[in-house]
Amino acid sequence: MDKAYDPKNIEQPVYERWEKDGCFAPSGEGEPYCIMIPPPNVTGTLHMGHAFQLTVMDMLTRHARMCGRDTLWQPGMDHAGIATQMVVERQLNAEGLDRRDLGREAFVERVWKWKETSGGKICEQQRRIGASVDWSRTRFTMDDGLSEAVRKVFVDLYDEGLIYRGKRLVNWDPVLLTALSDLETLSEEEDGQLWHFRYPVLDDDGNHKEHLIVATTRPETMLGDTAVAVHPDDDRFKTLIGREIELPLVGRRIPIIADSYVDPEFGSGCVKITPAHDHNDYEVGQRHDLPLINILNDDASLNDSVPEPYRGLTREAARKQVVADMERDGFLERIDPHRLMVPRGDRSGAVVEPYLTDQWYVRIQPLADPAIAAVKDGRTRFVPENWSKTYFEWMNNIQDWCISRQLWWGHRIPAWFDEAGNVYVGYDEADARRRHQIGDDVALTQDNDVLDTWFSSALWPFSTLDWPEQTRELATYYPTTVLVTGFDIIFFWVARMMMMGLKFAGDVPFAEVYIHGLVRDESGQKMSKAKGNILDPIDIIDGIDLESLVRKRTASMMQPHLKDKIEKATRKQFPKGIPSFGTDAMRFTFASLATTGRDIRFDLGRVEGYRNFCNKIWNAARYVLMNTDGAAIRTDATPGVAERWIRTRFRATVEEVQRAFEAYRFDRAAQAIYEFVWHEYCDWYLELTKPTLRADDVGADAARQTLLEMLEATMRLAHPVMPFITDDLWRRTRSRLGADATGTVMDQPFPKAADYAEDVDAEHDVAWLKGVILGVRQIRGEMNIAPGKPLPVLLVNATEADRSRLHEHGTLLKELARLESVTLSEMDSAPPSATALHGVMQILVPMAGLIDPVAEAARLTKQIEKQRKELAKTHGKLGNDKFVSNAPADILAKEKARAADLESALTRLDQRLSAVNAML
RNA sequence: UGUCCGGUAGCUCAGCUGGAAGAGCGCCGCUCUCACACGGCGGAGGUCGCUGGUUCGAAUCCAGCCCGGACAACCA
Repeated sequence: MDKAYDPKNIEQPVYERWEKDGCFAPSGEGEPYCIMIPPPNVTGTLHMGHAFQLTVMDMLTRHARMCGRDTLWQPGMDHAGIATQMVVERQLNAEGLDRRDLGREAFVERVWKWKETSGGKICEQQRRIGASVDWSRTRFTMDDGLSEAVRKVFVDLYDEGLIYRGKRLVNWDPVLLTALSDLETLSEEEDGQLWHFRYPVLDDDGNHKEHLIVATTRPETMLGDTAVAVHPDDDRFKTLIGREIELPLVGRRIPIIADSYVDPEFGSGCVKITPAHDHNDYEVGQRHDLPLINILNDDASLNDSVPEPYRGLTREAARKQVVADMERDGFLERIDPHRLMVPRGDRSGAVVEPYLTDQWYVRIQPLADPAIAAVKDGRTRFVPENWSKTYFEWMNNIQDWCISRQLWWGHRIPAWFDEAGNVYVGYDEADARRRHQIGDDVALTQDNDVLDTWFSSALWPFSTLDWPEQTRELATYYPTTVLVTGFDIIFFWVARMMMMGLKFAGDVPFAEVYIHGLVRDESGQKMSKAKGNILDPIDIIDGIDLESLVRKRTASMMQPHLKDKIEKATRKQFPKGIPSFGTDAMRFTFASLATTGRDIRFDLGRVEGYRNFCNKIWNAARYVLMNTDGAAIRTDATPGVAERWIRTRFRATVEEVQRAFEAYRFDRAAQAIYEFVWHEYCDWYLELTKPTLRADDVGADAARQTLLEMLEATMRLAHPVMPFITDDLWRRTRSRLGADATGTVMDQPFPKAADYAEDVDAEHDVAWLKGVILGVRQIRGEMNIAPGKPLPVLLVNATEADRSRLHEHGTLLKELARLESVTLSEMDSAPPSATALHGVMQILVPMAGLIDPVAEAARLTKQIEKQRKELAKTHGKLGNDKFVSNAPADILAKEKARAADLESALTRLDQRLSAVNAML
């Protein structure tokens, strides 16, 4: 065995063996347990968020599997319509091509090719992270089966009237030339201006002496104004209601209307109404039956419904021109600086236009109601629970879902048009003809649009289980056990799976939803390519040199000017690159960071700490294996106090870890494992076995047996978190126990607390040992006595229990505390000494040239101070009549005992101090 | 503006069904001792955001406020 832990040597071979041996497939026995992977986009490679999420799912999956559940972790990927199309389009652009050059069919073929490479990379990454998914069931949202499910859902919803086609204002991305759903636009506050225009009011005789002031953030839209609105109760404008305005630059006559949407307090109290280019104005337009004048082309340039001089201008150019012309004609009142929310497409970053087009919609309310009810009555439970509020908040205000996208990559909408523009929906063209009795003589063309990616994602929990086919898998694993996902897609995905699952699979898609936070960098920044702070999980596992890291972070930047800054920051933060930490260390870090908070800051320092933890385990195993080499293991040897102690500690640890898993508290599970392995098994138990093994008597057999047993069980306990190192060490240990070691720890049973006896006596005995040893160490440490120097120790004022424990465990005590001798003594006969207290017993280390009395006096004084403060607090409580009369008896007794302990300790410390002082 | 989350040691975070302030990392000493220097031993470091209230007792419960964040919505 290597002296140091090196993950490179163990991780990949272990995974290959698992996969080859088919360890990831469901056992087919036991209570079903199923997790659907949130299918990653095939756009590129996995980031830290994916790695975190995969770790969480894998921990749950491995734990469930070891607990005997029939466990399926369903893998797959998402075609990610817009995102993937953009990636491939960018590749084409780099070759000087445009997707239109290729044509739809060739382009889609090219995307499929990209999907193969990208998808392959993603699977490879998932393997490196240790994901125990059932690869044989891998699905892709555009597989034949899943596409069939999509068509069936579309047709069924259409037949029920829950899908309709409508002309409405949509969020239009003028760069990608497609409609977006509300969720796909992100609004951010930006600096802009508020232009105040004078609109002339027409007299009865057609003149205009009066005018109104309207304010707008989008001057160019005035070319599409069809009214000006005021508040009905606004006395300033009451007389103007019903009169007309002559729209400058256009000459159109538009009415002044009254609508309570107008806020009289804001701006001038008059609002220009452009129903075709603003969502609020659209509503006003509907109420007042105003005409809709669309003034834009697809790419947001101005179309022919505006006066000639503006035609063909981009919206930005048109804005400048309109403002200039208004000023020229004396219609510009003033321009104020103004901060406003600007909606941008989440993929393109382009300012989104409210744009009047024909799109397909899902009527959502009838689907939302059951989905709300399911969470309300607990059929689906959010963890942490408060996320259900976020869910309700959105579901209660949900709008119809625009599902058509003007893209080439995705599920083409199963609808056909005849030449008159009538629409026919069906599974395919033949089906559409059959359903609507359309003869072959009528030409039909399929709708060019594809469906929103999230339409197919919404079916994922049952479409991957072969729905609409009623398979055994569907019956067994649906509803799934838990969904693990980020809060950022509760609306995009969770809510829609709920709606579709209830509608089509007849039940909720999952019993629980575990919502985790976002992985941020060490300073709390969101990780993004533009910020240059992304970390590739593989680089944490394998390590990466500085130059490669810089190259990786600055390659194919969308904004090249950030390159220098990113390079500098990277060189500063990782002067030596990133060392190899291994998967287990990374996973342990994720586990320990998985608290209930909203986002998690990823700190490489912690990965290093947990890599060290792996090394600790490795070396503990080395110790165990070295000491059990060739030894016959006797299972009947009588265990010593240390053996009984470590088993009872293990029992408590198993309880804690099990509880933590059940509550999705991976941080607690990780902490319990860390604490047990390092601070109990290694720090104390291993040390306690050393004298026993040296003595090589009967006790040594029990020690060897227990060392192995505990190591073996600990590997099972830690396996869900650290699958690789535990598998490797488990097999080495298992063979020592004389059992079959050809298997893997992953199909072994998870430890059960009940298998390990609770042993209060052992706990007390070892607590005594630790207490005395710690006392000696403290004197050693603070008096700067070499750790290896054997010390004589006197025990004064020992109780019966102290004496019997000394008799029983004196050898262990001497060895671990490195004592030359331990002697019971009376205070009177004790030489000048340094002192530590353990209960009422005093531990004395004679000074005799070793210890400086001045230093010891200072040390004692400090301790006395500390204890005095504590005692004052306790006396305060006990002196309070209300406390004494109201506090429960056990608390009161505890407080009294505490006061007594402190008092006696102080007395002793004072005695020692005066003894030391007498020497000065 | 609303909803939600957070404010505990230098940093990252546990603890929050109320009864003596915790971990990891970092820091300061000592130490390469026969599993491990990716180690061992010892130590320093906190008016638990602020103000009130409930209580014998509050980091923990309640109210208000301040600060930070996320998400919704929005006034042209």
